[in-house]
Amino acid sequence: MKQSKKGRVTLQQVAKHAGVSTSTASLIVRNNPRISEATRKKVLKSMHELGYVYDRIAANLRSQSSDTVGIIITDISNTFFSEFLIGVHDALDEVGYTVLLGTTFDSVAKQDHLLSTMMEHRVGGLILCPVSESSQDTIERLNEIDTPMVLAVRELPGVKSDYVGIDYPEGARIAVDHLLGKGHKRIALLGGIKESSTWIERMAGYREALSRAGLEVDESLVIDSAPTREGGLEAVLKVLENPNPPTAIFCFSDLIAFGVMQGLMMKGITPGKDMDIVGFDNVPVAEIYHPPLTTISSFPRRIGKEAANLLYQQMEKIEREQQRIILNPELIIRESS
Amino acid sequence: MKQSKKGRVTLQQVAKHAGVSTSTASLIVRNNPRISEATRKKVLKSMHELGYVYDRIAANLRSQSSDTVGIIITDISNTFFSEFLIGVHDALDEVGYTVLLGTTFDSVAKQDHLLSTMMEHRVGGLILCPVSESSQDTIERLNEIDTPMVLAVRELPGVKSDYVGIDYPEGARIAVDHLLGKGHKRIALLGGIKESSTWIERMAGYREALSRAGLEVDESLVIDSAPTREGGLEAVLKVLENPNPPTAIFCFSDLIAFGVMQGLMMKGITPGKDMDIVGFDNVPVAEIYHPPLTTISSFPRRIGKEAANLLYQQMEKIEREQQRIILNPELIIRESS
DNA sequence: CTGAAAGCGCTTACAG
DNA sequence: CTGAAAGCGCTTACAG
Repeated sequence: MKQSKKGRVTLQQVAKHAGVSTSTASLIVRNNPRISEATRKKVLKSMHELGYVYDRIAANLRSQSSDTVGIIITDISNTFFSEFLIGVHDALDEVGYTVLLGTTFDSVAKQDHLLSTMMEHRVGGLILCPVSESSQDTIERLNEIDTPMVLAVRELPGVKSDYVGIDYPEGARIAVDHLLGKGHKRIALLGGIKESSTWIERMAGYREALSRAGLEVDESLVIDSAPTREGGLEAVLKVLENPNPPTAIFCFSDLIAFGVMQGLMMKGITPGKDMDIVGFDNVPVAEIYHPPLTTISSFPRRIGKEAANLLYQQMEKIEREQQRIILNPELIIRESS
Repeated sequence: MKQSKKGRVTLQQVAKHAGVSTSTASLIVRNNPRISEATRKKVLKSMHELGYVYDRIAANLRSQSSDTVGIIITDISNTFFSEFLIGVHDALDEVGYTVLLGTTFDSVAKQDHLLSTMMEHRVGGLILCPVSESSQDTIERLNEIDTPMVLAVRELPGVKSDYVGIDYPEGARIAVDHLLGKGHKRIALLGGIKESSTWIERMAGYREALSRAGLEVDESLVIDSAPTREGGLEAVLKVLENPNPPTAIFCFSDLIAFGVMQGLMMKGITPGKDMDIVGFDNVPVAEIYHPPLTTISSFPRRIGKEAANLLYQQMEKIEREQQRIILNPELIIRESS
């Protein structure tokens, strides 16, 4: 697990070679302006000749600082998180931080381990997208960490820290409002696991949008399923057996929506024409699907950017209250409704 | 750009608290077995009480070693790379390395900068997916780096290092063979930028498969385009104007294939029935598209895994020849042909 | 099995 | 503007 390095050229050697003191050389690598142009050039030349590479690790150790930030996400293969990562990177690159990345695959054990690793690596800050069932232990532990930290995507009750997330109920609300606006009265909610917080929040928005329109939830139009395309397919087949079937469908996710549309086509029903569909997530394919899917975007890239900004403020000790940023999702209208 | 940390508990303090010497404490954190169970427990208890966090940075500095590896990719949002990353992570997590991640967005300048950053951070090893037009400078520089390194996905002429990549011509060959096997004689090659190495390699495979079958390339069936869905749409529309149109289409990528299929449907031609289609990449959507797309998979996850393994061998100084692993792509048959 | 001392490559005061 | 010395938090020989 270790790899040793052979003789690295040190700042001292550079200083000696250039005929200056180590302190002078140190000031030069740190771009301190109070060094004469002449000596600076001389030293730079020596560095080049000797093939000197600055040792940030040693520098950080001595100066008790860090220029790395740790990012812990649950799944890289999920488009949402890769977009999130891009947002974080964009913001962080600008200010010169280096990213230490960890993936938990939604395992508490991995998350605990990564937390330790990051702390042991003296990260200057941490952005954590918690696993779905973080333990009470983890929560206590997070509160003990005195490194700047921001939670993203999933909030952890009891953890005192900045948070950036999305208003899922609002997303569901605007999706259903859109369908309501098209004159639909029987709108199904298809797919997703009823126990998950994400489902519960969508359900809340769905219920609220209907109730505002003076409509009641018809439980026979709410069918849960695995959060997959197959799940969507099964759910739509089931709802179509309803003696009084829906005229529009709000899907738990885009993936579900793809399955739903497949099921509709199998039954000779054309999505976007015979049946209005809204998805959730705005995965990149939603746009190129056939038909292009109307859906809710939660702007993962922006979440990443905001999280990075909050972290940056903490790391630079910019004084402010603890923040909680909840982004509003947006409806992206395409051809499926 | 820096963040200072307040009083960290040190090993020395732990040792003092536990009433042992620092060396003993050091041996304990490194799980050295020649410490008595009794003192180990005592020290562990002190560590817990004081809230000690091991400082890997300091340890690495002193022992002249590193437990981090740098990974430089060109684009996180590209599924290929996120899958690649998963492969790398999987292999590396097992052996306890921590990942430093950088994204170049295909910019030489960013790549150069990241290379510096990683070296300055004393990474123990480096996996590099080079940008498409690395300069001669970069190549020389890479040859000067004495840190373990493996190149992945794109080979760099003149760089002496392990390499893991894919046999693109072979991928094109099996795609075209598949179509040939279904009795097609007029097979189009649609989409992609003619100047790119990826296109040239696909073209080579296409040409070879046809020539083996005793067929010549009909240039009017080879239409390039932007590597997007729109590009595929334009290309197929163009090829359909051919007085002697193709009966099957090999697409530069899955994205192109989606555009092609869209174009076909616009013309009332059903992909998989009236026209056989093969894509390239096997992006996750290929499977759930309508119709599910027959395509070529290049197993990005496996490439990542192999790259990590090669790097690991170098880092552990396992003696062997320089390696060049070229993975064979595979045909994934679904409904589009 | 344990202890005292030196050193990894930097930066930090502090004198000059 | 430059130099000599101490120290960041560890590990590494080397004695005991």
